[in-house]
Amino acid sequence: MLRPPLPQRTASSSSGHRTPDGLVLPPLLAEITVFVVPAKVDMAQAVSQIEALGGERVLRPEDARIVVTALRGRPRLERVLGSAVDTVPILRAEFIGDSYVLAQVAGDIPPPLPRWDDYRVSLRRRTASIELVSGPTTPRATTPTKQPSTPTSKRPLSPLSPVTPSKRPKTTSPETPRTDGAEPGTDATPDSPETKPSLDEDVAPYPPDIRFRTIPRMAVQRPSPLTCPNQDIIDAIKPIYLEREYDELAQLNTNVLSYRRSIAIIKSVPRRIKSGDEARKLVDVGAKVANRIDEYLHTGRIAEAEEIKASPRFQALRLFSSVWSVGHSTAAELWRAGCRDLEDVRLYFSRTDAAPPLEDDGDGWGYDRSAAREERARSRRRKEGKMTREEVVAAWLDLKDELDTPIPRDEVVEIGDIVAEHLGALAPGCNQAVTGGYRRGKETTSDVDVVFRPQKGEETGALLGALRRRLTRFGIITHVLQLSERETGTPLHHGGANFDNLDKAFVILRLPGKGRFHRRVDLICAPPARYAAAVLSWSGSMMFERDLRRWAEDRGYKFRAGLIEIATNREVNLDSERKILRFLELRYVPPELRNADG
DNA sequence: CGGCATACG
DNA sequence: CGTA
DNA sequence: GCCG
Repeated sequence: MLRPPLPQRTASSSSGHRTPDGLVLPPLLAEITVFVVPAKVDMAQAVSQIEALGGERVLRPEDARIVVTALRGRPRLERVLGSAVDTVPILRAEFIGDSYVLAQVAGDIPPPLPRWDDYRVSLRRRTASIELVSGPTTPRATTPTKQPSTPTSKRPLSPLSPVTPSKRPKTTSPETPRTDGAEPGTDATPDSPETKPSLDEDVAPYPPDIRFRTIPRMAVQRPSPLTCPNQDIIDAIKPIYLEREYDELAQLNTNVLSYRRSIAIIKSVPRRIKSGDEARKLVDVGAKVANRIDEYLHTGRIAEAEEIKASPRFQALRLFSSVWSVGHSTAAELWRAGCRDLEDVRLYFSRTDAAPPLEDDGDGWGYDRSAAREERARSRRRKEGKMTREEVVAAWLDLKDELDTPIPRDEVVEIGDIVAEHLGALAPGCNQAVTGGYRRGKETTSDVDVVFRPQKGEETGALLGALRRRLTRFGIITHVLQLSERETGTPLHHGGANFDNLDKAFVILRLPGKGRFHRRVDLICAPPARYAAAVLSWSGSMMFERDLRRWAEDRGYKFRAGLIEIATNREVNLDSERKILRFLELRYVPPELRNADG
């Protein structure tokens, strides 16, 4: 690229651009490449406003996200734009002026960019009317009108067809009553394998008298509600395997997995478990776990677990591994190295993991500027997902109180909305879904997962990159912890071996305005054809995902970012979760019933 | 006694 | 080994 | 640790 990054006038903040009047404007056009059609009418003002709003002018229309023009009429525009006339949105020049006015009155919170659709130059032929973003178009306008957050109780959390909201999932004909396979063993249905319910019925919570032996092995086959009647038992057992994860042999000691599976199936049990013996009827609950359950039911506690919880080592390990980039192994090593609190940990990494040397930029004799250069390099790493572990740990510890504060659902929605807003500013017509624990119905979460897709034609890596840089320019993204953006220029979905994965950015962000906390957010950009699979992948829970993959494997498919038939190495792309599950001969499991983790 | 999800930085 |  |  010839063009250097936009000048940073302000030393402290990267957001905002100072005008001659001394105003600091929000970069409403950040990451929006604009081709300005030359015209007799002077476009100088638009050009300077684009600059002032952080936009970037490009010289070729096909490199632009938008074209702005004073011209009208297809023939003239076609002469200037060539084939881009049909591929790049063409907006009246007022779009720039109005954006500029909007930016002037900006207060604490930057206003959303005006909608492209209000400025389209009509070309008579096939005015490419582009669909709306799935999120609200004017997010913070007033009260959210009818957001996915509102508990409409029917299908509150389904993000997959935002453009056609009322896509009836054809309720099976009324004469098919609800035989969920959850029917208790009336004599007509002895628990033979033939109790298989119709694939047309969604998975629903079990009736309280379900027989334990009939609860199926895989989490994808059964309901796992958020809360269950045996949560106290689960919590009592948990420390046992949590501690074992720090064992050096944890990789081999897959008994941790075994505990997790036991607990996962207990999550499906709709009534109080009465004894270890009873629990043993559940597949994946064996003698050991049954003993633990008995101990708990008889004494109200599990002695070994209580010891673990009381142990300083366990507490420290948990604390250490709550820091991003510190896992079980590292936590154990930190303990061995003598660390006992987080200050020790910070110091440990500042000794161990020094920042990389600055590459010489040829500026030679700038010895007195080395501190400033180092700071710039540090800032660049923070924006580009190249932070050293020392930096990650230090940043995390600085923000730990905020990052540890649970995120309520309303705020998750606000974060989803701001992503939608900026995605809408870059590429109206994208689909987006907030997945993760939020989608499974949790009241609070520890992070926010947002999955989105470009419209056909745009590279996922390019879109994610633009979104990430835009949110950074607005000062919303403060840290990029890790990044995987696909190279631009690789053709979409080249089947089989070249099964490229999703583009992801793991970031820390803070919403604009006062009193906001830093939050962990995962941004995931999926190729259009694999959007549904990506939503499925990113909705969890962990055990649900693992069992989905086991189940698929049993049927000759790999489930990665999409489905691949093992025999032929062919990709199977389906456009909804429902279809994917159906294709795998599974009933649809509503997200709120995928909470299979303890 | 082998297998336990999978991919990427 | 870390992240999801 | 538990299943097949």
